[in-house]
Amino acid sequence: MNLGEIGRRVRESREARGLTQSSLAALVGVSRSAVAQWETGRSGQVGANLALVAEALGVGVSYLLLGEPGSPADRSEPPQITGNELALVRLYRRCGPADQAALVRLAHRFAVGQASPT
Amino acid sequence: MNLGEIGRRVRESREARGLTQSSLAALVGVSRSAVAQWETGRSGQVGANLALVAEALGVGVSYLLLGEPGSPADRSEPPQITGNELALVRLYRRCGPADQAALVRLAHRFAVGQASPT
DNA sequence: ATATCTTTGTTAGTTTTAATCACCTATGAC
DNA sequence: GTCATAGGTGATTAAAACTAACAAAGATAT
Repeated sequence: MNLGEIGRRVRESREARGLTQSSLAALVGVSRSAVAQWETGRSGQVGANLALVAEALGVGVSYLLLGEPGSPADRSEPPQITGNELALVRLYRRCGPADQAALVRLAHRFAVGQASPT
Repeated sequence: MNLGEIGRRVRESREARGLTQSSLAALVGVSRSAVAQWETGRSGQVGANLALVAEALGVGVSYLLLGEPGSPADRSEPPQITGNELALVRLYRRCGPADQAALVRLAHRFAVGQASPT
């Protein structure tokens, strides 16, 4: 995520829309100097205005950030384990290999004993 | 792009990886308080550390920002837990509450036995 | 040719804000 | 009870992002 690239894409998108720095600044609600600094890379990042800039330019936030075209809106699967499971994994990580194996074997015995659903 | 949502996803991703605020802070190179403030929404944004946070958590920048997986490159992520740990968690999930508690207690006993007193 | 208007780049100064430090609470182990 | 770990929050500090002002290049008209 090169930050200089973001400014370049802001400029390209702005010019493709036929906007001046002033008009984009008005749409976003910042000064024209701010837009100029985004585009010339003097500001490290567009920051909190990123969403507003993307909307004003008619592009996706992902495009400005990463250069990839708009993302298909399929949901990802973020969290996998819950708090209890997290605690177990933390303990597991502190065990030696033999103890880890013993834990897995015991868990397996317990699980099998619980009449596993298919 | 609700900024409070970003903190929520940082927390979920962090816990899914089994990291504490301290360990994530160390990975990113900031103080633990900074991580706490991201997650509680006290800081409006993660800002320039966004890319580092995403990398440390093994998720995409787009996911942290938008809750969507974003570009395909974002999806080439390392697994959040290792294969052995995942297997243990799966077995754990098939155990009854008493057996789950027994597993945790045993894991703790093992972990303590392995503990390196700092 | 020069005056003027438009657009953009850049520097200096101000303000916002994110990070750090410190202290606090809650929880669990011993 | 103490001790250790994990996390939340107020106050201070340092680093930004923003604004304002000035400068330069290009076009157009007179």
